[in-house]
Amino acid sequence: MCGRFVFAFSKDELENISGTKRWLNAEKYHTSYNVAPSAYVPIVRTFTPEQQVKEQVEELKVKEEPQEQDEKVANKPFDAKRVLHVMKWGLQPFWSRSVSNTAKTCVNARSETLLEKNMFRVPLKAGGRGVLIVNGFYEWKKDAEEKRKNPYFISVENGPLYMAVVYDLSKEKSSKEGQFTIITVDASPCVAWLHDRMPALLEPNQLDVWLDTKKFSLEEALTLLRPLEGNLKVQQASRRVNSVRNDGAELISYKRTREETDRSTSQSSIENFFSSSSRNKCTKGNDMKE
DNA sequence: CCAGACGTTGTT
DNA sequence: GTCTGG
DNA sequence: CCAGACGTTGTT
DNA sequence: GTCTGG
Repeated sequence: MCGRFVFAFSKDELENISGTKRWLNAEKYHTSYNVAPSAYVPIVRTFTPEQQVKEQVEELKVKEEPQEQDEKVANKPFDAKRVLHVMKWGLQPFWSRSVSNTAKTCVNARSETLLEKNMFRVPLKAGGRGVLIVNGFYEWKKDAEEKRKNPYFISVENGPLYMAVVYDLSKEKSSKEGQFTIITVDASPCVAWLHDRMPALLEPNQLDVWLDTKKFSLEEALTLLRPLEGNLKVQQASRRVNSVRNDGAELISYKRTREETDRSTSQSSIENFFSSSSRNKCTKGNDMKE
């Protein structure tokens, strides 16, 4: 599953990765090494013609920017119709806006049931396919005594992770705020020992199919939602991640205590697991010492 | 027809 | 809004 | 996802 | 136990 992640890209970095310099709701942009549900983060999405009408005011703002933008965007593999739209993590049912909420907001959506569930199918049919670009995400596993929840940070060695999301703008009407939920799939072998589910991660060359809702059908796009086949790096993270009040780059790495460092001459059960079952497919993060 | 639910995760 | 159950 | 709160009355 | 807030 995915209930916490790291988003630490500067606006420049994100613009380079996503291939657009167009923003919506940019004033809510912020970075965090401990992003929790209900936080605002940028989602890459495509303008649909209807949305363009709605968002004309924003369009004008964009055009005031230097022209070199158009040139740069044109050089990217994808078109200039993308936008970095800062939205709230957590999808409220589109039918109950400020009514007595029986249905709760959802931070995850199972890929297998996207079409069965109204809550996700309706926004998807409206073209609500987006991508969340992150540095990595966290998963928790209870320790042997089932007492503590230990966090792990999952990432790839070079480059960001691209999570497939469903977004919904129906609540916003004239406003520019949206909401999104992260799609989940079965866990890749690399992380299956941690959790049975994880976010649906896209390869860079799949982004265009997922994002271009005009060119590529929903049916076609859904075939992309499979466990990632590439290498994922898993490293133990600081338990300070558990509290959403904590933030900082140091959260993604675990610092051993002196006793643990001394004891580490004998392999831990996790290291045993890595050396036996998942061997060459996974990357083990180096634990940092004090 | 109307009434009522509508989600995922993890844990038991 | 839309589907399910009765 | 985890952490932390979880209530009403009456008084200031 | 369950809901809310972050």
